[in-house]
Parts: sequence; C-alpha cells; structure tokens
Amino acid sequence: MGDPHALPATAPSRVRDRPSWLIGRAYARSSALLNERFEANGAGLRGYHYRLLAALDEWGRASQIELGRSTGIDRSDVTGALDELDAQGLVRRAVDPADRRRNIVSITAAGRRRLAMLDKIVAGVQDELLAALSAAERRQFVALLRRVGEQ
Amino acid sequence: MGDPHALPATAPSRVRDRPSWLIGRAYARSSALLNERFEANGAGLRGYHYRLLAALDEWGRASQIELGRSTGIDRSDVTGALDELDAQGLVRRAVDPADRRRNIVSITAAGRRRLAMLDKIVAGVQDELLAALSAAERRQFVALLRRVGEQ
DNA sequence: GGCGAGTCGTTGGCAGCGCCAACGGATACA
DNA sequence: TGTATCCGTTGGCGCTGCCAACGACTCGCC
Repeated sequence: MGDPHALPATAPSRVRDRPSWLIGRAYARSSALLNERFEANGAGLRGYHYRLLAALDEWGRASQIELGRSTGIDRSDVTGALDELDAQGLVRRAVDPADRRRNIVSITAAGRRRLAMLDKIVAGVQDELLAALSAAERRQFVALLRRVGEQ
Repeated sequence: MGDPHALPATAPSRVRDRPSWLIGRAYARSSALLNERFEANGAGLRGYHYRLLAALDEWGRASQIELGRSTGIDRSDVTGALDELDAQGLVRRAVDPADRRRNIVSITAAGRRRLAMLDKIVAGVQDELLAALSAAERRQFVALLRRVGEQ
C-alpha cells in the first residue's frame, strides 16, 4: 500500500509532526541502511542471521527452540535461517543424544569470523544513523528511546 | 521470519543495545498501538486512510496522483484505499472535466467527521507512546528523532 | 509396560506491505 | 497526424510475521 515512511517523506502536517510518524521515519532510515549494507557486504546474510549467530556466540550451543525464544524469531523461521547458515558452514546441527527431538546448534569458527564481519557492518550503520548527533546527544537519544520502547 | 522487534523483546546483548534495535522496538510499539486503536475504534479504516483524508483536508481536492505524491503512497495503492473511503461515503471521485485522465477527489462532510475521530485516536496513541516521558523530555525526544530521521 | 499428553523440528500456507509492470483511455507536442 | 507522455487501474511479485498441522520423540501417570 505504499511505504508509509518512504524517503523522502511527504505527509500532511498533522501527520508529519507526530512522534509515531517520526519514529516510523527513523525506522525506515535505519532498516534501509541496514539492508543496503548487509546486501553490499553481508555475503548473502541478513539481520536475522546476524541475530542467530550473535545468540549462539553469546550463549553457546542451543536447541532451535531456545534460539527462537532468545532472538524472538518464530521456530518455523529459525529452521529456514539455520538451513542457510548451515549451507555456508557457519553453524552445525546435531541431534541431541539426550533428547532426540532436539537439534543442538553450535557456531563454527567460520561462523565466528563471519559474525565479526557483520558486527563491523552493524556498528558502521549506527554511526551513519546517528551522524547528525553529538556524543552527548546520542546518549540522550538512546536513553529516551529505551524508555519509549520498553513495555 | 519472526518479528525482529516483537514484544516482549529478547535479543543477544550486542543487538539489544544498538540504536537501530531500539528504534525498531519503539517502532514496533508504535505500530502495534496504532493498529490496535484503529482496529478497535477506526470503523474499518487504517493508517493510510487517515493520511489520505488528512491530505484532502489540508490541501483540498486533488487528483489521485497528487494524493499519492503528497502522502508517499503508491498510486496503485491509492486506488484501492480510495475505493474503501468511497464505499463509506468519506470521499467523492469525479472525472476532471478539464483533463479527463484525472479523477478529482474531494473529502465529504462525513469524511471530515471521520477524520476528526481518527485524529483523536492518533493523538491518544501519542500520549500512550510517550507516557514514560515528561513534557520536556518529549520535546527533546521529538527534536532528536527529527534530526535522526531526516536525510 | 503402555498410554496419553506434551515437545521439537519441519512443512506449508496465509495476510499485509512495499513495489513494479503493463494496459486502455486521454492529453500534449512535434 | 502521429508519437510521446500522463492517469487510473489491474495484477502480480517478494519479503516478513505468523499460525496450523504433522511425524518423531519424550515424559508423566496409571
């Protein structure tokens, strides 16, 4: 139905000045930036791949359902994303011998290297996103954002 | 592939603290709130209907392509949205006698009444969205958001 | 020991959104 | 007069978030 927050943005003034609209605009810029950079340098991976690799790196091997819970990704979608990571040798899946319903997923060395690459991409996007703000303003912005976003 | 910013949010810490993630969370909350309220009290209308009515109210009668440009909605999607507004008698479409390629769209009295309803809904959402912030903080937040969102 | 209930991974499908291609009708320009 | 352009409309594509259902498997309870 048309991007509600397309860039450049046009909207009636009663819409353009509302916080919800501004949040949508910031989000549009953020996703566009993220998608661009991942597409250019992410070697075929996307945001959810990054989240899965990050979860595995942070919490170690896990079942798919644990991965889904810890990343907010639906378990059916975890399956597909892991297929792609597996195909690139970035994770390994093995049946849990203690509970053969489960797959134990672990990150490989190549997966860690790739994760480091993606980390750089994501960090670069943050810089670009907040380029207009001073360091103090960035801290302020993040603090306010956190309070708006929670609950 | 799973809502990247679902509520309640879970994510690896290296993801959870990034501005782009926090913006996504704020956006998720904002859209969820907006969708809820529109669904509950919007009489079958959605955000893009609101934008179209607001554009017509602010700038007067316009062709569909002008509406599309001024609201950022694709012209093919404008067609569908106007169909729904037309079916409820909130707008009128008439062929422009001076250029019979164009439809001149105008808002009706019922459309203005409905727009006022939707305005209340949207205003309520802003209050709820920023409930955690003081008036001064809200101004600060909006100012920062504007700078992050533009360009 | 066996049966029912629940869990896990997987497959398939649905709805909404943003976007684009193409067409017929109409207009503008050479 | 013919060619290019514009407008509204239809149809479709890809991505994302989500849910239902199934087979394989485990657990709790009798």
